[in-house]
Amino acid sequence: MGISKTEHFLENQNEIAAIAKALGHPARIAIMEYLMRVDTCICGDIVNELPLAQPTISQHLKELKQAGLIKGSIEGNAICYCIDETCLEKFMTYFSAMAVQLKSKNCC
Amino acid sequence: MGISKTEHFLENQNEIAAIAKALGHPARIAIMEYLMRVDTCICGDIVNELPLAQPTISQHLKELKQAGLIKGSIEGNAICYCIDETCLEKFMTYFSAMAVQLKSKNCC
DNA sequence: ACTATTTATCGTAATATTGCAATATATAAA
DNA sequence: TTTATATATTGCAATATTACGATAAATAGT
Repeated sequence: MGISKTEHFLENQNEIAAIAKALGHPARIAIMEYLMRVDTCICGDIVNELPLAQPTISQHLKELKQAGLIKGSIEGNAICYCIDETCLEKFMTYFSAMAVQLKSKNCC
Repeated sequence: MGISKTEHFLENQNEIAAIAKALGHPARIAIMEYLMRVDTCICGDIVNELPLAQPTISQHLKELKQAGLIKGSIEGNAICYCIDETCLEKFMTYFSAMAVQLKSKNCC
């Protein structure tokens, strides 16, 4: 019915899925990569970097922010976005642990 | 317009996003965790584990398979699904590298 | 106060996702 | 060959996502 039955899954599963979902779009991956690349996180020129309209970028930023992957702070009349290390690390650690556990198995 | 403008992004960005997208649903995270937990990967009882109908599970498995995260082999009249290490490792490595690079930055 | 700049929000069209009942397919067992 | 079991596919309804033009809001500079 188009609704994810989130209530049937563990909180942790929902959390990881939400982060993965936020990362599940090339524009948002490109935004993350851009935020990595630039030294200062003074942004808005993301719009100039990516082939998408300003409202679309704004929407993607909103989704990344909601997932906890980035945080934004007001810097004059611009907004400074940057990656939230804690969230990224949590995400990475989850799959890193999964990959390690997988080593001790041998099937297929 | 509902279409991701994948042609405007780098191949690697599209690839990582596709894997993240496949992982962007709690049911699919739950399936991955289940495949981790069970020793043998003889599956189908995933349907018994998760609160979703058989066609729904089948669809989720299809998406994970298309993303390259799992592979299935016929085992009698059942099908044996298991995690594709290579894909998971690739995904994990991408974000691990991002997290490491992030350490050398300090903003916000 | 006025204007420019930057970012967010609203509204909307096109498309995708989620979930499942019904049904098909394919192998195993009898 | 018939029947049971396991999985996939089809079709469809409900909802979500993606993208963007138009417009709002908020701050900076004049």
